[in-house]
Amino acid sequence: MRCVFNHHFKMTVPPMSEIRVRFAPSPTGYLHIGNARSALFAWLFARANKGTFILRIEDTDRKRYVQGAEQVIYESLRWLGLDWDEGPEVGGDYGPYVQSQRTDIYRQAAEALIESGHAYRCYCTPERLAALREEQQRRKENSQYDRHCRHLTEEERAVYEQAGKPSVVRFKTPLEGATTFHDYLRGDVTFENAGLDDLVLLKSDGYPTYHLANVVDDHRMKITHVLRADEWISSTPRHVLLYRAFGWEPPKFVHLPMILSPDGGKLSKRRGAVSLLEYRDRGYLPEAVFNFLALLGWSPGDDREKMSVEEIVSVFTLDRMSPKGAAFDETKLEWLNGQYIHELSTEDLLNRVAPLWRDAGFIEGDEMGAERDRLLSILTLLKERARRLTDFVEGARYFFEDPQEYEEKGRRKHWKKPDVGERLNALKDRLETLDVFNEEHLETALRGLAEERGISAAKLIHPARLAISGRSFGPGFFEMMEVLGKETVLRRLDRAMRVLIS
RNA sequence: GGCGCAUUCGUCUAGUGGUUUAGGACAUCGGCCUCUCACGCCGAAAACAGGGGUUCAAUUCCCCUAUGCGCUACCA
Repeated sequence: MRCVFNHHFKMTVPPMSEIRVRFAPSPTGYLHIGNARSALFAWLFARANKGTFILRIEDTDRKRYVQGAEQVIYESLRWLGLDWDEGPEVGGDYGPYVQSQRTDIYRQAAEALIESGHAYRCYCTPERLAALREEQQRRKENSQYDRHCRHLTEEERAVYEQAGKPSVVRFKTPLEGATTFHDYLRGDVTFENAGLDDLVLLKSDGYPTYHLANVVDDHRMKITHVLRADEWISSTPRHVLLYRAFGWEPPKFVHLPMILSPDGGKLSKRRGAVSLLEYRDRGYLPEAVFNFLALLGWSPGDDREKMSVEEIVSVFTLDRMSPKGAAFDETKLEWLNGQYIHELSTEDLLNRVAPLWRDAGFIEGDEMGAERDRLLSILTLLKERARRLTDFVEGARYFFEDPQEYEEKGRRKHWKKPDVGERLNALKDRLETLDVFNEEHLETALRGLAEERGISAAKLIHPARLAISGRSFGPGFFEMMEVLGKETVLRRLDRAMRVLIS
């Protein structure tokens, strides 16, 4: 479609924006909520600026690689609604977009740096490095590589090479001076070069480290803005140094604040950090999660809380991002999710709840016709008190099954008076006479009965609700009975009375 | 330990050198509605980390301290 458009209006089409941003996760497991939020902001920045959003898989750590993790990443992003313009499964002009398929590129880049005198081979064994670190820590010195191999003579180097000693490629970090970079949210950040290590660029297994791969790829993929979590701030001066060594212009850096656990600490598996898809499984809607995540660190500048994706895209700017880490408060997400559920059409809601009801054994196959109408009625009754899709499972159980037990609290409160059985029986007799079993007639009948007996309607409603649903709370009593139907209501009243006697 | 980043109600945040008795939302508490539970509505309580400066004036600018977080790997 874009081609057709360009063909006919070639001269009037505004030039494509230069903005290119990427999300570059590692396939080391599920996509957790913090990464998802970084992806979301990168995506928002791209979409808000008519730029290009690129997905790149950074699978250069073979030890931590988890089989199938890429698929989980794709599924997670798609669930949240973050589509990518270039990357795995969609292609693009700067591929491949999986780093393990680009090892030649990194190797050549590392070689070039050695050639130009910006990097060197290091033959130190992991054991030597570990011992060095230990010694430095014992002496309370800063642990840093001692640059042993940086000073090797040609002869020593030749000996190692001839012996086939494994090596890594290290960057020759300048020994003096300082490196400053501009962070979009924090301004200039400066690091003393002396505090930086001679970082490893190429590992002995031939794979690049993040530092090399990320710089090389961001340059080759023409990334204009690097949006990533602020845990990368201290690595950024090294990256800037690398760009300079290559003679490349660095991109703009935007370090996004991180998500904290509710108690303020780092989000970890133990403290509420769960995968994005787990939120899906716990009954959250993608639009609610999107909205919530966007408001964690960004605000529209006014009092809006519930905002659609389109709305957010239309007003999103980096300037309104906060540099401060934010605690993930699920209570508010739950509230927001409830807002979305309440506004969903019942039809839409049914499509989302049906799979859960199928799993629970409430329904089978695709429910159509009259049965579908009944399901929609049930949802109408439950909708406004639901906050998560999963609330529709236990909350709806008694619409599909007769209650097997009666809530203890309700029994104590509504069933303890000696005349309860008699009241229920009178109600049952009255309801039996109804030809039209709808909300209006039910209410008239019950209130009429209450008046005749000189008791409040509540004296009938509460015990009967417990008898019919097994619960002391729920939707309006009369509408609930209408949806349940005469036969079911009478049967359940009977059963409850038998339980009362025993 | 070193280096770096951050710091407004419990939480997410708005805000400006004087217009602020610092605004909104969630949560909390109280009330209304009501057949219960929710929803909704009304109301309450709740914050500029501390100390120095700069200034006629600082929550807003600077410095220090404290606290939190991050990095300090042949992990990303």
